[in-house]
Amino acid sequence: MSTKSADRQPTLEDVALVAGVSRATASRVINGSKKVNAQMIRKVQRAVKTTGYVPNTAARTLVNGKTGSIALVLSGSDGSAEQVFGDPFFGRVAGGVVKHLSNEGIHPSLVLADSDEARAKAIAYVRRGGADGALLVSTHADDPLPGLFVDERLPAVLFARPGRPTPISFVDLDHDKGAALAAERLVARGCRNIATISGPPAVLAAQDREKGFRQAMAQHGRPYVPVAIGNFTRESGELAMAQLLRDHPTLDGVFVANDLMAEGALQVLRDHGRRVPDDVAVVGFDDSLPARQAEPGLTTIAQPLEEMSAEMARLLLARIADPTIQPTSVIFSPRLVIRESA
Amino acid sequence: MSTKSADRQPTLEDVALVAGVSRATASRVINGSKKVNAQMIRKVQRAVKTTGYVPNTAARTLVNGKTGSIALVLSGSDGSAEQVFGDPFFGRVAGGVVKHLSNEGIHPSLVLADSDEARAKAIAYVRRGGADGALLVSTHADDPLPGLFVDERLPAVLFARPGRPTPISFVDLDHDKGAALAAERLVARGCRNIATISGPPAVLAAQDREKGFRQAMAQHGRPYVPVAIGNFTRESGELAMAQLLRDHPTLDGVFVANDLMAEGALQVLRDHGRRVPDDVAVVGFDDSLPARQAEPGLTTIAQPLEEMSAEMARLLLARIADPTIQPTSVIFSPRLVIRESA
DNA sequence: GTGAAAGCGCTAACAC
DNA sequence: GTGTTAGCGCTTTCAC
Repeated sequence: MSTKSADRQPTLEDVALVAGVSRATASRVINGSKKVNAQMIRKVQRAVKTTGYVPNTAARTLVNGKTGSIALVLSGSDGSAEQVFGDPFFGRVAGGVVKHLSNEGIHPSLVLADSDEARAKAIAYVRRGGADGALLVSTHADDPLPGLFVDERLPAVLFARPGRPTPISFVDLDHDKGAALAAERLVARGCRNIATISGPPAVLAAQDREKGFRQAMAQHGRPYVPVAIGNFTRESGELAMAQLLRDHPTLDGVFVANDLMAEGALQVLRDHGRRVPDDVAVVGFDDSLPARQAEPGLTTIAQPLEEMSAEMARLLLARIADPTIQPTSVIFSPRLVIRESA
Repeated sequence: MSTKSADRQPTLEDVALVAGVSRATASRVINGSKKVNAQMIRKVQRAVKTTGYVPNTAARTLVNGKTGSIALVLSGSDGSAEQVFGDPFFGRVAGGVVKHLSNEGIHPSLVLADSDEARAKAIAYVRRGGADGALLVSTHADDPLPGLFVDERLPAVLFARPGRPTPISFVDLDHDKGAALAAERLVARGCRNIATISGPPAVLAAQDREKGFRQAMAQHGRPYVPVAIGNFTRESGELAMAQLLRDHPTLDGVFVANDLMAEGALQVLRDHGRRVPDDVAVVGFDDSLPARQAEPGLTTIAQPLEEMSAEMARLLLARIADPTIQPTSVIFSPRLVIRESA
């Protein structure tokens, strides 16, 4: 199919030779400089085609100091690396990022930072020119990674606000509002005894959702909201639901802080013979793919994860292009998705 | 925290200066050359520490022609890029690859190749030095990408055997054996009327599973196996199961070519009042995470995806290190995982 | 064992 | 407009 003469990749020198111009002119044409004679442009373009020339990234990077690539850093607390992609939340975020950057011709490199050592290596990776900057997806409030990037003055943008006040850009969801949406739905349904299954306290989003839910409930004259704590896994949702059912048998509505736990809750309710939503109404959070197919369909709070991911990428690209711009944050609004469960 | 003097990254020159040696010696120490005086080693190491030196990847790449990074190319047929990570199969493969390579200090870049244009760009990406080689995860038998990589003499390894005979390394599962395992289970349970829900004909794995299932059934004296065709999504599994139930009401056992479809099948069976496994036994394929939590627990054929991914990475690394080695294939064995559904 | 110097392929002044 | 040239930071002969 392809008929390369030499075995090495053609260089700019080869192109210039074939086109009968200087390397500089060839370079100008290839980089779309305005100030080139139309005829030479054609000559060079033809030469590029015949030689099959592709500019060498390393050489470019070396001279202009930009790699043109970015890192997608997944910073988990434990070593649960494999499951990251199994998690529908990470899956959607990663997918959104990859999709958006593909359009820009950028292929993010995946970096797992699930230990102090891995975090140090992630920093070194960017420093040595592995990427111009990083997209940080970490949920733990005490994750030291954002601080490390700021300390090193490396461009980075977070998904979810940082645990400590840190001069860094981020995108986030208005979790309070999402929780309020859930509260209103449950109250409007006529639920009298409403509880919540919360996420791990170390995760800011979980804190926000629980706090927001309590506030909204208080505004509806319900100052007391029983809570069971899970860790965002399906199993923990089962456990929490079982506990709630034991401690509060008259329960008739529950807000679960993510869909995975909600699935577990749904199953426990079914096992205990409670009909959903007639006996107990359930509202989840995320609008994850599996949740859409749950039985019964899960009423939930949707986050525009793909949009958020795209915006995160945009913020980083802007920061890389102009290192002087100030940190900004973009907060997205959640949306109530009504299905059968509430 | 960090107290960098200049704002630019320290270079080898800086290290050499601080250590009081030449660049060459500093380079030798940093690259672990044997032939260096122990004392200079110490001096250089100290200088590295005080300067906070990190070798520049682009410069290294430029001189030795290796980027030290690899591409993970996901080659879908349609433009369904975002869902890639939502799919538990891709999720596990991607996770396995990332996990394995992280240990080697390599962070794969994710490349979506879901159109002819995207495929051409993927090739160009590797050619320009974006990566030393590619891990190709594509399931469609007619995917042109493997051929393109071979034509360009770019190192690549496939997940799943190529559709056309192609001189390229790959890892794969013994799908025949997996299907036979399923057949035996169903027969051993005493099922009399056994059907199968197959995957898309364009996917080799789907072909293999159906063919293998028929063969195994024939060996058990069951030459006739009704089939309904799905496309590996949950919805298509529902449709296929409904059709099977309509056309073969006496059905009492079904082999479903992947877990996602099996989930859909399970739900349709429940909706139709068929008890699983008493009325209809179901065997899936994949042992995906969601399937493990299905209700009832899904009996399925497990693939060691993480091991397969790791082996795929190993093969590529070996090929990059020595371009002369011949293509090899590594076939993994599936395993029957018994839960409640069969 | 150690240093000097030549490039790897490219871009960007700088002259013309 | 176009060509010449000096590096970008590193590894690696090649002398010493």
